[in-house]
Amino acid sequence: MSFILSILSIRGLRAFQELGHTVIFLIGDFTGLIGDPSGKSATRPQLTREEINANAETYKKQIFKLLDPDKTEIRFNSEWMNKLGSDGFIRLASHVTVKQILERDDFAKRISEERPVALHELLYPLTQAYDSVALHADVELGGTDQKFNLLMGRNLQREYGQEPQVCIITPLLEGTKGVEKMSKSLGNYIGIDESPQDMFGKVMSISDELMWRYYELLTDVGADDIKWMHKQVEVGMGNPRDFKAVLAKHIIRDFHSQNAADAAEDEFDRIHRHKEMPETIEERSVASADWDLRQLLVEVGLASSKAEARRLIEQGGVYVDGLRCNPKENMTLFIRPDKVGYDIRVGPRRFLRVRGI
RNA sequence: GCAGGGGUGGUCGAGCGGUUAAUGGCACCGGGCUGUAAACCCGGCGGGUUAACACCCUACGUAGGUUCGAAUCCUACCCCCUGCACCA
Repeated sequence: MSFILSILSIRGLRAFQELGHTVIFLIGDFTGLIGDPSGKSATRPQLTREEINANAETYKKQIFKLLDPDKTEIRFNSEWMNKLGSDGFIRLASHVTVKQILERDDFAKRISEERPVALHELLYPLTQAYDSVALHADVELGGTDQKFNLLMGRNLQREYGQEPQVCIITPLLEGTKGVEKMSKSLGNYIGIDESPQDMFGKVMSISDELMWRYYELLTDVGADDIKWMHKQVEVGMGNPRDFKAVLAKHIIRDFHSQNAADAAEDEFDRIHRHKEMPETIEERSVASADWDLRQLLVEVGLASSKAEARRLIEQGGVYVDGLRCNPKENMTLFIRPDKVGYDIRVGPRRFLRVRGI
């Protein structure tokens, strides 16, 4: 997980670190083990210890692009949840009333709509709240979708005689499509571990309107500067495209480097402004033979079936060595080991160089 | 266990004996216009054979059945949802 969605919180954590604080990055392995109740599709598979550890490694790799490892502590909530035991858990549950839990809007809503709410879903906020107790948290950061859980943490801390934590609630970042919140399952996210090229492309494809929000939430650009740029675009003095490119570079610089950001922009311009092939192109070896183009597209994974390959070609979305393939012509590519390779492009942004072996 | 409702393509959701590979929305893909924006326009969106007209398979929870013909009717089974009961 750990998509750009959570980078708002991570950026928040970083701000604390810059002020000299140590932060705890909590991995909800226990809660993950039970399965996230929201969006009740199939029951989530139970993760093994190894899988959890592997995930943790991924998390680390990602968050440390922004956070200072020396000022970060990584904890797992199974650490205290497992110790609790069922009696402890029930005792924990006694600190909260049903009414309090039903305060949560989505529960209330589902009940009033007579849709099912499983018992464990009601317990979920409780387990999360207990994390705050176990950690004696001073401050907790989370998105607005976590608001209820964060506040529950305060209640529970009070019950346990602790000073209630401060909750810093970050807005949800809209996904690249603009409407839904960003999440992997909705397929509209930008991954922290993505390549500079992909990041650049994805940022460039967000809507103009959304760009200001990204500026606000994902960069250190000041509010006044953002307002100024906004104004420029409004009065027609600036091309929104250019501001968006700057935005993309800001973001890439954070996760990669200035050089990577510049390179990503060059690459982008090459492909989309000048319609050239990318600097580096993925290669794929296939048997030397006289290939039917459709068959080849399937073979190298550019199309999932010959029928789809045929459609792509018919619609003019396939280019070989820069030339659009005409469906009426012979579709044979002569793949030979000695040739440099065919550069195949499908749609605006999928490239592949095919070589014979 | 009882009663009611339901299982259709990536998804939502029509169809309820024949012109249905299955209306429509969404998502997605390709093209056009651009700034890989928005909006808009065009096309596509199960698989295979074919240069192509065309043809052939496989699909509406599963298995059978009735029909010249079934996603549509019948039977059994499985699964999901809601309520009730049982259990505490």
